[in-house]
Amino acid sequence: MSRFKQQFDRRVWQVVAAIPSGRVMGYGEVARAAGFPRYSRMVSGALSRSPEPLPWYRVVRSDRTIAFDVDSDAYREQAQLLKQEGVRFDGRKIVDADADDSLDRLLWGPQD
DNA sequence: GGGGTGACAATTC
DNA sequence: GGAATTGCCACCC
Repeated sequence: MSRFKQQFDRRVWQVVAAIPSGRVMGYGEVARAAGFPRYSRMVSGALSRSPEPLPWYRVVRSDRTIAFDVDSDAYREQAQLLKQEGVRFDGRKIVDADADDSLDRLLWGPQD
């Protein structure tokens, strides 16, 4: 295992483990918070390699959608875990806890 | 070393 | 909002 991966993984796990319940972070945000800007694409690998359970499902795309195919089991699993924590969805898009979504709902309408 | 591959991101149209 | 494009960088043939 390369030294880089060891250090990178540890920092990423640390960041992801610190995401509070009911909140989400983007892959890029996690990478930045871990001290590795521009390593968004490496984050998924770090999550997969975690030796113990992490709230991996609290990591989503920068556009606040789930990274898996909408038809996949993984997608449904992640969505369910998030809803379980009180995360609200506007269609496939996650509504941030502190965000005011009234405008979007007026413009696009409920997507459920 | 070369080329393809991502649980991505930012920009553009 | 969506689709296409480009940048990104460790990893694995």
